[in-house]
Amino acid sequence: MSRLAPLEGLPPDQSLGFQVRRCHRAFDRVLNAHLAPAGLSSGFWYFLRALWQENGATQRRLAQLNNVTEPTAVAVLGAMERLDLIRRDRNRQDRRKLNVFLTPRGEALEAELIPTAARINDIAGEGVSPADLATCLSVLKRMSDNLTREAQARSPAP
Amino acid sequence: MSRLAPLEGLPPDQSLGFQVRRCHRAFDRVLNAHLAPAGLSSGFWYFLRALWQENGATQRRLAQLNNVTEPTAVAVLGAMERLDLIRRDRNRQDRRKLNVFLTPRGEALEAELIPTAARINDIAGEGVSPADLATCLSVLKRMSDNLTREAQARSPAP
DNA sequence: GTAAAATACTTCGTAATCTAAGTTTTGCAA
DNA sequence: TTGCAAAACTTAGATTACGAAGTATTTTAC
Repeated sequence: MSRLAPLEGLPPDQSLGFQVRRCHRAFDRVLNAHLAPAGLSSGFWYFLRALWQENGATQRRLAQLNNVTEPTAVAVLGAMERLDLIRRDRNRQDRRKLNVFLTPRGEALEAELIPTAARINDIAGEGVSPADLATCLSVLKRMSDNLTREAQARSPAP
Repeated sequence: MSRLAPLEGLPPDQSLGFQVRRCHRAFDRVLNAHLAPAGLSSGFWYFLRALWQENGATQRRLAQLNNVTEPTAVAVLGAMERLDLIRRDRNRQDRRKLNVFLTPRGEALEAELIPTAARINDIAGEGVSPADLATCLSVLKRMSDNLTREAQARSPAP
């Protein structure tokens, strides 16, 4: 009898990790391509959206909404401030905090960019039934939660 | 009558792009956490897997299997060569090409890492029915294809 | 048989991300 | 009240990714 090589049990086509990564890269490329004409990059998008929801949020809060770490938030928000999309105000009550506010320029982008994002989601979902899209969305959320729990279990808070 | 703010039509929780990105970050974090003890990082994983499938493939071929561009492949394969996981041989028939081969060290990792990757996929899929996982997988593939087609339409080959 | 085009890889500059370690400010407890 | 721990942000350095432009080699067209 033949022994199967290890990889035969995990073809990339059927690996969730592989397909999620591939899909993420595809989304990111298209998003960048749509934003580039406006002089923006995909990194800004996620923070802008968070600010359209919660203008004045702290950097830490924005990082959480965005599923990135704080150094990432510092880097991206710094670039956004230099481009006059946001400003950062030291909080009077708690001087450790920085509240982040949209500038008029940052606010104005909402009307322009939301339709772009909706369009990209539409392109992605072409030819897929609403029921299957809903299933995919809920499985993605569940997987994110499962993996986040695992990551926390491996590096427990002190 | 009240006008809805633009964002209300696109809550992050229901945005495919947002959830795919969130899930990708979660996978990547857990994969890195599992590989770090062996002195490896997630970037190596994808190229190792491609080489377990097609040892001796060219750099371009590996980039395609991996859904990354060639400069990315150059950077990661350079790091892998310095760590003695692969070697790169100039092709005799066509001297533009470099064939990439696993070293014994690179080969040996297969038996160790495939179970790790399978385990991570298992953790991700906990509590999700096989049918829903299959649906998610097929929707992800379809979305990747849709978006890739869109990206190519926007930057057509000359 | 040479000139132009295509192919395969590399270099360069930049973006977005991470971990680890550092600073400042606040809050709590002895 | 003083001192120590936690919180919020920053810095430093590495990784993974991109596009644009460069080099070497091969193929195609005339």
